[in-house]
Amino acid sequence: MVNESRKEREYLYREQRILDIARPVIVQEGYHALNMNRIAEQLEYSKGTVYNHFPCKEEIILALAIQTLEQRTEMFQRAARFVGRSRERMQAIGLACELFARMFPEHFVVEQLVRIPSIWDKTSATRQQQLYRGETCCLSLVSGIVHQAVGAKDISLPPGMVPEELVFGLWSMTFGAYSMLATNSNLPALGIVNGYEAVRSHLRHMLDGYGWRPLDAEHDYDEVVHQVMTQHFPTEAAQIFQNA
Amino acid sequence: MVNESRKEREYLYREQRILDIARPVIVQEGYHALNMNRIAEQLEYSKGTVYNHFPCKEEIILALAIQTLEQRTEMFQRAARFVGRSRERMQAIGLACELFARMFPEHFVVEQLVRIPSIWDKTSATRQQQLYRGETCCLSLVSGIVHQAVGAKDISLPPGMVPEELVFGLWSMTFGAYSMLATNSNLPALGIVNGYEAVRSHLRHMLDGYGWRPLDAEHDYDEVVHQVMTQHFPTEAAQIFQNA
Amino acid sequence: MVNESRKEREYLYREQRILDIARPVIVQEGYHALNMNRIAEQLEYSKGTVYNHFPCKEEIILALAIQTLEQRTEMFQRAARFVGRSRERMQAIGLACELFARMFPEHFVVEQLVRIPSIWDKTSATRQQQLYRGETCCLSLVSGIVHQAVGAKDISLPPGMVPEELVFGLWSMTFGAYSMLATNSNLPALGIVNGYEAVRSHLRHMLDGYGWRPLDAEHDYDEVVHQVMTQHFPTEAAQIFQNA
Amino acid sequence: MVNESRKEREYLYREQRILDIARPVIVQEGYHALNMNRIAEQLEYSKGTVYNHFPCKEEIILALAIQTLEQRTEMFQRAARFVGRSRERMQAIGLACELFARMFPEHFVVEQLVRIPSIWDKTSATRQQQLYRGETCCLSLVSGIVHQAVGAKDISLPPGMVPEELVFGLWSMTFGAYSMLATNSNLPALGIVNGYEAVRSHLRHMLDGYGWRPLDAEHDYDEVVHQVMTQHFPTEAAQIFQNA
DNA sequence: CATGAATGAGCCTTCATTCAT
DNA sequence: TATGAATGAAGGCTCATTCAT
Repeated sequence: MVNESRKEREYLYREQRILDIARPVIVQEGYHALNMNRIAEQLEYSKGTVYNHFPCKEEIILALAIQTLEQRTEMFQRAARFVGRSRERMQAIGLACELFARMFPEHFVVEQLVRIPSIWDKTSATRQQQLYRGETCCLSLVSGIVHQAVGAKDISLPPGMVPEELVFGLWSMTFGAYSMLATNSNLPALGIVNGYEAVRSHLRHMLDGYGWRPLDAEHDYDEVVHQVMTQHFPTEAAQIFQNA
Repeated sequence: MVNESRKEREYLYREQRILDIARPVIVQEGYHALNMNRIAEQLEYSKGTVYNHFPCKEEIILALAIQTLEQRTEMFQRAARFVGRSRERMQAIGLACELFARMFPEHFVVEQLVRIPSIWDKTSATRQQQLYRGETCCLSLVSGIVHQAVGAKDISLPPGMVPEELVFGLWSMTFGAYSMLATNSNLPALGIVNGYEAVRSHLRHMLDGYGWRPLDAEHDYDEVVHQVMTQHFPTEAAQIFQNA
Repeated sequence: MVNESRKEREYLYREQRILDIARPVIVQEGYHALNMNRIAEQLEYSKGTVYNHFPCKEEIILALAIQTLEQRTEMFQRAARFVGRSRERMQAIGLACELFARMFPEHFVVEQLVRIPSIWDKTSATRQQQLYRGETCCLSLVSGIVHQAVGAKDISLPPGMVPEELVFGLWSMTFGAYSMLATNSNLPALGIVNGYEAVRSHLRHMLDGYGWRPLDAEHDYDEVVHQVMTQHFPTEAAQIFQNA
Repeated sequence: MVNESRKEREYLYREQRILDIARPVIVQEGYHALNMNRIAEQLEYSKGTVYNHFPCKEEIILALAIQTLEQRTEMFQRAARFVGRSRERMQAIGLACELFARMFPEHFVVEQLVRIPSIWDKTSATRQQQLYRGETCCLSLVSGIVHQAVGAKDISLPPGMVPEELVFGLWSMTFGAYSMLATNSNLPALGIVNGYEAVRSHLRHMLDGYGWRPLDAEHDYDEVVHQVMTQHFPTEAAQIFQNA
């Protein structure tokens, strides 16, 4: 019995390791540099063993997407527990998002890969649904805060815009910025020296632009950051900012 | 002599066609669905002929990136010729950007591909520099408007932020949004029904958030749109909105 | 002791089931669709257990061949017990052969597989001899009836032909016909609608051609069929012709 | 132009060689001993070149089946040109069939392989139809002679039997016998020393059994054999019986 | 005995690139 | 310059067999 569970633990651990091996390859060298041989070698197991975990290469990609999405959702959930006004809770989400992007920079590449029909079509329906559920869940979490803000009259959306579309804006900004920060090594040369800080500023001003109360100037932004960091993401913050 | 130039024209035309063939494959089926055989077949020339134009597959990718970047720059230049206040000129750029994204949705995928070391390293220094120049040029064009705005006191950037970082924000938003709109077919299911309109709104509110004068409410936004569309991008607008 | 024998019974039963699982796969999907994993899964035991029964995949094939051959021999023996003239006893064998072919259509494919050197060479000498013995036994049984017929002057073989060669003729006809009936789905389209009946007719006319007394017209063929069916193969006949 | 045709000739010659390489492997070592690596090696060309001729392994099998079927049809056509009574013409077909079986012993194995769904399903519709056409053509040729015989009152088929079913009988006998003669090395040990002669005898007696005029005893069988051999199949007969 | 994870040789197939014509 | 057959490295995947538990 004990052995059973040990084996199972080892199995899950190895599954995790496969994903951890795939991750950096994808960000740094691209999808087509990822191959089963290489994974097996780095895993120090045979190819057959890798195939015992994932029936094909594409499932690894999808598993990666699901895993980071779940991680993201979990971090968003933690952030959403911040007690405060809607704008402050959204700010907490933004921080969670930045932490997430720094921890899983490959997520943005993987998210696009997974949409490619030739990849998507080879994956199992089970995992596909897991991804869809994750996406819906993550989006709902954030749009829920917008709904709350609208309900509390903290914000009034422009006519014709639904909360999901506001979330789409935040998502686009972070997706675009963090994608580029993860893959475009030319940014500093172009004058973008502090990308992450810039994103934070852009998000704040964008929400200000929408008149989301309390405006940036109306509350203690730094205090919220500090609270979220220390109370909701102590380990993550330590991990990311250890050198800063 | 006449034949010479006819041949040259044909040569350039064929080069263009190679890129036009590669384009949709990359957006719709991904990089690894793009192969020389397929290009040659669609081109109705032999593989050898394709190799006379591009020494390797990677150069095609880079050429694609350069070409769309140049197209983008050209469109931005045209937009920048809009006579008006800094905010209005920026608005013109935003419109140019949307038109560009609708015309070349693959650009955002190609931009990421080109950064992958295994691809980048196989390309020629000449073309690499062409890309860098293009990027710098395009960015300068946009940041130039921000500089103008700062000079004209239409905007005052937050302390520590350089104009390039503001541009980075606009770029991130559009890059992220248009990437997703081009590849993520699940967006409507998530409630994002009018992505392009949402992006326009987000950009306006973000600039409002930064206090860029004249604010959205202080000038006739629609009038600017109309002028830019009809005077600077008549053919593009017609092409894109023919069905709307 | 009781447990011992129960275990042994279970063991033999499982061995039987392995063969029963392999059978339809080979006829319907071919040898290379048969793999140990699949067998183990359908058996609902582990691969290791299958290997406890058969040391390699090839032995399963050989065991299948032996088993159906033994079944065939047993059915031929039963048919040979028919009391009557030599021609009638041969007719009984023919019926047994048809029943056998309908019950074990895979036999004809397996018989060919087993001859393939790369398969044959991996099997044990013990089982190889079992097959040889079975073949000899089965053939002797049939050629014995020919010998009887020759002795009783019911038939006189053409000069130079030995009884075994006459049997070879019957065997070829049935092997060829039943092989095709089992695997060639195109026969109806070619106009062969009642293959089994045709085979019966061909065999009768062939024996008539050899002048085997009593000729088809000289005895009550249908009566012999009826007797053999009801007295020697009641269960088999019921099983095969249940729907007819 | 001359070069073109030389290339083309070489190409066709190589295609032929691929089939000639595959042939003996399949009879002697079975389908699963046939692999693209091996073919390429024996061909002394690269694997890629083999794939330029056949898009997959299965197409090689089907091409083999088609080729031998066409060869068979061609030989049957030649035999059918024999001028004489229906029975004599059928006898000519029988001889053609024996010559064919001796020249292409693998045909009978390939014919069965091709029916396996996992193989059939991977082949192109074009080649599939070629096979069907070949089959129909070959069968029609033979059943045509039966029709002629019926028309000329040389034979009267048993009630309920169509000419195609009589052909099925001849086909079964030859298919079964020649399959076994090609693959079963144990036949001599079982007393079958002259298989081919036995088949000839069986066919003659079977047709006699059906009362096909002129009966075996009513005409000079050997004379017909001699004529067909020397006039219709001089090279084939020489090739096959060179050692006899 | 039963298990089933692990192995790894081996197979089919793809495709960027070369080069003789 | 255009061609496209030829190449062969590389990659995805299968599966018979082993063996520690």
